[in-house]
Amino acid sequence: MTNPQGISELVINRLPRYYRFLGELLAQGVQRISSRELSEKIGLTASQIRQDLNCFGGFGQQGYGYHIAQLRDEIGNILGINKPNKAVLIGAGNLGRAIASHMAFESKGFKLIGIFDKKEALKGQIIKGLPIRHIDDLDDFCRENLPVCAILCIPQKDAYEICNSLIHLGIKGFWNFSHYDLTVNHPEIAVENVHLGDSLMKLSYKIKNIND
Amino acid sequence: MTNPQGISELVINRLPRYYRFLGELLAQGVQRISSRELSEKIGLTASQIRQDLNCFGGFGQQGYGYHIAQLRDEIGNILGINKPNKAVLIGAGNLGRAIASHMAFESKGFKLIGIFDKKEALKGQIIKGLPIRHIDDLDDFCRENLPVCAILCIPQKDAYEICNSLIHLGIKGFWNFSHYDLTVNHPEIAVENVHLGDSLMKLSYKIKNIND
DNA sequence: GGTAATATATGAACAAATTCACAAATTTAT
DNA sequence: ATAAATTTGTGAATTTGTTCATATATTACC
Repeated sequence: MTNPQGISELVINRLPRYYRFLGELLAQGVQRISSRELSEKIGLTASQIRQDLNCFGGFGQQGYGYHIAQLRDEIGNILGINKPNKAVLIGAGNLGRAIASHMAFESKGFKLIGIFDKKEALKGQIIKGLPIRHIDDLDDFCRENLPVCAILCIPQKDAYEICNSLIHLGIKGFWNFSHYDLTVNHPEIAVENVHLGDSLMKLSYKIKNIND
Repeated sequence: MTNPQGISELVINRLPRYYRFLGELLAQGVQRISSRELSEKIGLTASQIRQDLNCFGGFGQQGYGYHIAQLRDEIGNILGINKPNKAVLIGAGNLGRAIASHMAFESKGFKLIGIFDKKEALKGQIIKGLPIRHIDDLDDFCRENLPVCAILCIPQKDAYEICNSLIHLGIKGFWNFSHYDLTVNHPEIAVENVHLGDSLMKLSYKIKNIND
């Protein structure tokens, strides 16, 4: 059962965490786990874990708990990370290059197929086996290779325009590291804004209010 | 009034977003804004914006709205990004180097004062004016310079140990890019887990369920 | 094979977050 | 100066999310 209809975003946020912890357990050779045990490891209540998983179907078994490998597979299916989405990365600056080389795209439902930048000087440089291409080649490349996802590591000022052309080229999902808030303008497209700056400011708040 | 006591995390999450949008408006020369206007730009309800801000005090004026520069300052104070926290970055791999060079730490309440890695080969390389130091020099450096924040761009397997030593060296806040879940183990320390992999999996889910 | 222990699934109770609605204050227009 | 139009701040209503409690199923053990 993998039929999500009106699942709360808060539940979705927790799914990758479950997936990660189950992967670790599996790597340790653990085969089964109860919601109570998992709750201790993961720092949530057992009740919430059961409630979350039940949004998608009854994956557990009374008296036994959850079969880890199977549950992890189910969550992987729900997240849709089994068949990879073809992705292009736009902006091969510091951050773009780091994302390209650092991320394990394959294990998270994506396959990076092209890297683009507007700087002529970067053209041809190889990252993770892919040559940096000039941004002018993006249109042709997309028409030929049909990526569904774009990773935006570009300045805010360029984001709106590039995002628009990408939508016309059939891009359905954006992983957005630019400081531009895509969600606001294109609700019909899947967007995941990262906003590292916001995260850093939240840390500042937490440090400041450490004794509350 | 900047006295946060039992403020919900959801409110805190929105503060940087307010701060960002107010900064943009200010840059455009706008001086005042109503919660209704802001709500349209930012994609939240006006009511929620008023409710959020009122957690910290009445910054608006009936009939007028909010004075942008003043409100932004107030939020900056609440977030504590005015006096910078000294920070060290651990792990000068692809991601660490990108974070060091890419992030505008100063405008977000931090000052990067040291970069460390365990690889001898990287030692001495300059990033953003700072030399990469060997991880063995971390103890001395901390005792001398008293950083309060550490940015972890290291593999999961090293995170637990380094995190522990850093806590003993007086580190109060962690900006964690490793795949290790710090929150689970040290609730008394301020932690902001980034988990880019989780974000990518969420995007996968959103792409898969684009028509719901 | 039967009994005790375990653990899920699920509906109900509770808690938290968001939205609504309006009085009070201020601005703007005349 | 007065009236009309804005717009906040705030308590109440509503919605959403989390936790509790238990019937039901399964396993483990004697």
